[in-house]
Amino acid sequence: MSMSLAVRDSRFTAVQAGLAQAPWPTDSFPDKAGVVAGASLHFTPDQEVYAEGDEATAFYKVVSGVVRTCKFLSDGRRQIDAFYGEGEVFGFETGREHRLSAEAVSDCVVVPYRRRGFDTLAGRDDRVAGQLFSYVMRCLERSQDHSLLLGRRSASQKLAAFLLEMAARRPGGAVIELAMTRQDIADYLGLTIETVSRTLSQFERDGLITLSSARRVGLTDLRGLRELNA
Amino acid sequence: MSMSLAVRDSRFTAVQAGLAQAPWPTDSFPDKAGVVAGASLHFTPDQEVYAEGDEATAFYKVVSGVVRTCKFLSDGRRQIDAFYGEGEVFGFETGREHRLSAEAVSDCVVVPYRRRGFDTLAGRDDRVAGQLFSYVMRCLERSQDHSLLLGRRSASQKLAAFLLEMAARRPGGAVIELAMTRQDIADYLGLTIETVSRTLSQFERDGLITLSSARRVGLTDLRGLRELNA
DNA sequence: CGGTTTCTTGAACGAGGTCAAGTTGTGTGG
DNA sequence: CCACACAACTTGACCTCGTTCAAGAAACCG
Repeated sequence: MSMSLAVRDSRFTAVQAGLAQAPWPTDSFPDKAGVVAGASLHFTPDQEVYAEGDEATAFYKVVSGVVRTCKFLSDGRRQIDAFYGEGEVFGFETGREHRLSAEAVSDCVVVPYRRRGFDTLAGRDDRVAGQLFSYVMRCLERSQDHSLLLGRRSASQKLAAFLLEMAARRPGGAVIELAMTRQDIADYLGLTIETVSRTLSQFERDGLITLSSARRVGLTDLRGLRELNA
Repeated sequence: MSMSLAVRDSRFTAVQAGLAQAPWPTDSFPDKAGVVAGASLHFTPDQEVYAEGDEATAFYKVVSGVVRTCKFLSDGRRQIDAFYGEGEVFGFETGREHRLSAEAVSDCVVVPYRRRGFDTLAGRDDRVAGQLFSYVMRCLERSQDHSLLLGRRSASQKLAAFLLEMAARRPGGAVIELAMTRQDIADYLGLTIETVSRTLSQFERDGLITLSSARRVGLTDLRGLRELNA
């Protein structure tokens, strides 16, 4: 027990640092009730955290950088389900296997939490159950919003929503630094890389944004971007 | 630490009971452990169970019939998030309000389970936490699948997936009775009613399905339908 | 530097949307 | 039982938005 306390404490410090501006609770999971934190892991861009079909032995919290979860279609195309930034948690499964792949978008550090079954976990500690529940609900809300976005919106509506989503997560003001490529954005929004590029260029011509470089986007007219999705 | 956060976030773990048999038990929630089952409610087609923005005082289990959850866009169009059939649970929220509307597709009966305040952790049934968790995870998985479907698939792939999804839920064999209109299907798949109709007609011409009436679909060639999504 | 990857832009094409007309099905009242 | 009205569905013709194909510009890096 003293062993696990030591592990927990060192990990807590590491995680805490990366959680300073997370939009949700910043405490980590206690080292009990079916969750055991492993050492933090580092991944380089495009490196795989786990693949679709891998045994789901853990879920993960992002300490720094950005991770994407995605699925590959038989024709080689890719659909990105979600991006996870600092402080966010991904990789929950009820089944034995991961249903999606997870890959690093940028250089990033994640902490794995080995599971011993959610039933054990939920039954043993209120705080863990509540935390985990809240993370899953967050995922659910985002997934539902994503479905709505993909269903009935034009390319420019999708891109406006994407930019506003990214801006909301990094409350750094009106300039956002995109961690992902145009291809990532396209695969997230169900568009092609060309349409993403063209639409962003059009936004700049319309005075909605400023592209100081391909990845650095200034949101010049937040109101205008919001109005696109009415 | 953040006990209060955990308590706040675990409202729903406190608000459930008696879902003994995963994944979709048909027994009702016992009236204990923070859940109060109301009298079952009847709704006629297109009637509203709750609207987007309504206070989320309860979640619901479908006893019979089919319910849809959806969102309306400013231009009057509609995106359907999910269909819920017998034994399925919908309407969880972590926030104060419902983020989507819920409406009856067919004549249906649902049972509401009222949420209590934040102070009901006492008297909680541990065994039950995993059950609610499993319902929410089920919603999450379906929402993720829905996103993948909407993102990068053609009209015929969407419709093939839709038919197979409906068939999987009503294990009645190779003939399914659709509860929903073409408009519902279109709004679920992000297509127009005309494209849905045209595509189904084409499926019939190709010998994939048999349309004995508009709502009654025989899945003649399951293999062929599956191959559409490779 | 030169090679590679990422991003942008243009031109032509096509899947699905839009508009419009016609058909089927269903409930109602005579 | 039929006639009518109305909603749901189907089908056709045309058009648009986003894709595809192709080429070039810009950023990145050994």
